[in-house]
Amino acid sequence: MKLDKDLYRYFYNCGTSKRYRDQETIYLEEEKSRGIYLVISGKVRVFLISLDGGEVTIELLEQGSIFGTSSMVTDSLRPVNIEAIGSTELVVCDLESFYPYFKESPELAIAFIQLISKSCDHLTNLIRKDRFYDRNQKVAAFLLENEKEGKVANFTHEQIATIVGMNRVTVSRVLKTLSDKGLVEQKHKLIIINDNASLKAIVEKRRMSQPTV
Amino acid sequence: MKLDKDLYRYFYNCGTSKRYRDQETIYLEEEKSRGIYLVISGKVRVFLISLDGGEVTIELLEQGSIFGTSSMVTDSLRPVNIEAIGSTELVVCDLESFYPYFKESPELAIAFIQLISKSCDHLTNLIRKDRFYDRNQKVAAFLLENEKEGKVANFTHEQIATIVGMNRVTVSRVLKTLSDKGLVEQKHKLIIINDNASLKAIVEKRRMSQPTV
DNA sequence: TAAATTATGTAGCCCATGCTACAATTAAAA
DNA sequence: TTTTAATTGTAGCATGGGCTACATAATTTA
Repeated sequence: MKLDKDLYRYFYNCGTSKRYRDQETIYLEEEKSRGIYLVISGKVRVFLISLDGGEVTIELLEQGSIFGTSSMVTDSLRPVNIEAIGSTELVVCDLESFYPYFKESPELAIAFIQLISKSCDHLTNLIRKDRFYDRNQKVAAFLLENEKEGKVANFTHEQIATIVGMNRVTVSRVLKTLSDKGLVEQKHKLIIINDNASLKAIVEKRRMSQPTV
Repeated sequence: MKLDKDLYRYFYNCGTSKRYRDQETIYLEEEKSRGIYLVISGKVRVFLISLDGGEVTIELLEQGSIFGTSSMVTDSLRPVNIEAIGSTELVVCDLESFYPYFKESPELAIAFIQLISKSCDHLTNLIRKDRFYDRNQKVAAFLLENEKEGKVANFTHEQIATIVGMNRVTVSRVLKTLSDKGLVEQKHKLIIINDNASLKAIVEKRRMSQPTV
C-alpha cells in the first residue's frame, strides 16, 4: 500500500525510525505490539506460517508502503508475520499517536482507507489465483506482476514457490517449460521475459492466435 | 464487518434504501457503480467467478455489516460479485456523500478503518486455510465458524463447497465421516454439532487425549 | 582455486482431491 | 397424492501437483 507523499510528514511527526537487517523479524503473529509502519527504504515481507513450518508470502511491500501490526485501529492483532528483505528502514508510529491526526486531517483517514482497501483487493486476488489458477497460470501471473523492465529479478524458485503457493520443484518445472518454449530466459535469480503476450495468454487460458514470430 | 450502532444514522442521512430478492445481483465485478452499503436485514454473499463459471464465496455478511463496491474511496473497483441471500434490505450511499461526514466525524473514518481491517484479517485467514488446511480441517473449521447454538443451519453441501474451496462430493464425504464418528448429525441442510472439542482437534491436527464419551 | 553453499534441473512415486455418474433420499410443486 | 426438483450418498477413475532424492550448475567463502 503506497502512501501519498505529502502524508509522509505525519509519520515523521509522531514516529521513530528503525533499521532492520536482512531477514530480521519486524513482527510475529504471537506478539502483542501495535504499530503503524512506513517503509522508508528496502523491502518488507508479510507472510504466514503453518504448524509444520510451511511459509506463505502474502504481500511484499516496498518504499512508500504502510502496514499495521494490529488491525490498524482494532483490538485484534494481525494474524501475520513480517520481516525485512535486505537492509530496510522503517518509521514506526504508535497507534494512539495517530488518532489526533485523523481528527485534524480527514484526508489522512481517507488515505488510510484507500490503502487498506487496496490491501483487501490484493488479498482477494490472491484467493482468486489460489482457487482458480493451475500451476502454469500461477507462475505466469507471478512473472507478469513482478516484471520490471522486462525482467523479474532477485527471486529464487523457492521464494516464488512461497508466493504462488506451490512446491519449489513444480515452480522449477514450469519455468523450465517456459524457457524451453522461449517465453522467458533464466539466468540465476534473474528471469528475462521475452514474450509478454504469451504469458498473458497462459494466465487467461487462451491459445495465441498469432504466432509471436 | 459490523458497523457500530450510533453510526447507522450516517447511512440513513445520506443513503437510500433498496430491497433485493433471493439471489438477486447487487453488484457484478464488471460494473462501474460505486457505493457503500449497509445491511439492514437479510444476508449478502461476496463471491468470485472463474472463467469457466466456478464460484468461490469469500464472505457472508449479515445485519449491521457494511461493504463497498469500489475500494471504498479509491478509483479501483472491487474485483468481486455480490448477491442477496434471501430477501435482503440494504441502504446504499454514494461514495462522495460520505466525504463530508468523514471530515465532520473522524470516528466514522476510524470505524471504517476498523471494518476494512477486519475484512483484511478475514481474507488473510481464508488464505491460511486455503494453503495450509486439508479437506478435514477445512470442513471442521467451517463448522466451528458457522455454528450457532450447536447447529449449522441452511447450508447445502454445495454451498459449503464454494466457501471452503472444495468439491461438493468431497464435502459430502468428509461430513459423512464426521457423522459416522458421531461428531455431528446431519438432517437435510442442518448439521448438529455433537462434539465441538473433537472438531477443534481436527482443525489443530491434534489427537483427542481424552475419549469424548 | 578449492571448498562450501546456494540455486536449479530432472526422475519417479504417490496421494489427495477433483470429476463423472448414478442411486437414494427428502422436500416442494402440481 | 404424484411428479418434479433439490439434496445427499457412494463408487471408481483420472490427474495435478506434492514430496524425496539426487545431479548439475552457479556463487560465495575460505
